[in-house]
Amino acid sequence: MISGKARAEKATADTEGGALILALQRAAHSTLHALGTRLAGEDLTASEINALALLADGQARAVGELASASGTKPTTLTSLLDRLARRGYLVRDLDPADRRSFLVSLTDQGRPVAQAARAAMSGLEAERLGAVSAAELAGFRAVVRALSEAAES
Amino acid sequence: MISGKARAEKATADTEGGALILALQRAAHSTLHALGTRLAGEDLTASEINALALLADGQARAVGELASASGTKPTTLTSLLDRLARRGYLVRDLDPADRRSFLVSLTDQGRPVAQAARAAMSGLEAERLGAVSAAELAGFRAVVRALSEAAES
DNA sequence: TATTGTTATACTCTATAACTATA
DNA sequence: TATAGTTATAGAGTATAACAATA
Repeated sequence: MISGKARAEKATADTEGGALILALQRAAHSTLHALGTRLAGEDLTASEINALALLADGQARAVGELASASGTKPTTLTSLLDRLARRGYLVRDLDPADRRSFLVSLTDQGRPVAQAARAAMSGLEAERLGAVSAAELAGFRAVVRALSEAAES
Repeated sequence: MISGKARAEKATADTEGGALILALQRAAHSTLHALGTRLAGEDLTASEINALALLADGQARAVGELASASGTKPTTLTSLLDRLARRGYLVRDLDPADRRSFLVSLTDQGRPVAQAARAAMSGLEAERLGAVSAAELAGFRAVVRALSEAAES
């Protein structure tokens, strides 16, 4: 015999299949928009904020690494990196270990901007997630990790 | 005295502030890409899939409702809705209750496509979240809800 | 006056295909 | 041959401002 609770959960799953992904998209849009607002003075697009925040730890990364870390393709990053390089925020150096590859790293000028981007993310998390428990955060990380599985193909 | 565990957690928080939002963006990109692959036969963009999946429940929605549900602006939806309307997937009818407003609804032709989009989301969730517990899913929902808070202005 | 949605405009994002240089 | 990244190209996403119609 199925309990009332189990039935309710099943009905929810049937009716709201796909709702998790829709909610994910909504949250992604909302956070991107809020970050743009917080960093309005820096004149950065959402993708630029994302790229800079990834580089904010000071570690140099190949274009391809940045692409997979941000969920885009190298071709997408070319013009974005051009723009940030033109503004003096980062440089591309040939990787001595593989001279087909460019290592992207922040300049002294770009470092504070990248850290501001990262700080805006931290701040937004702190502001919006104050009432969320550690267990819920752990669940979020588990789901996000599972959803980010390498695409089939 | 601070335990080793507490220190490790604090160090993680300091170093990885912003990591939740970066992970969110990565997951959003990954799921969007996977949905595009699953629906390759339908020739739909990510935003079109998102809009159709929202409409898949058969309920008509105003353009503004669709915009806020998908995290965009009405101006963004105009050309997208034009495209889907031209393909015969949806129609815009004047809202009799407020004649400034258009109600968007699926056509008989669009309904199966929208349901395919929604089914692709459900299928992707089922495939990638099989090993995730109900408690983790609940945590994910809580965090996503908190991150989607209405932007400040 | 305020609001809904479109139009006009201008950039950015995104991917595919072709190309260069290197492995 | 295969891979890293760029260039060229084309279409889609995004927002702001101006506008029409309605509230």
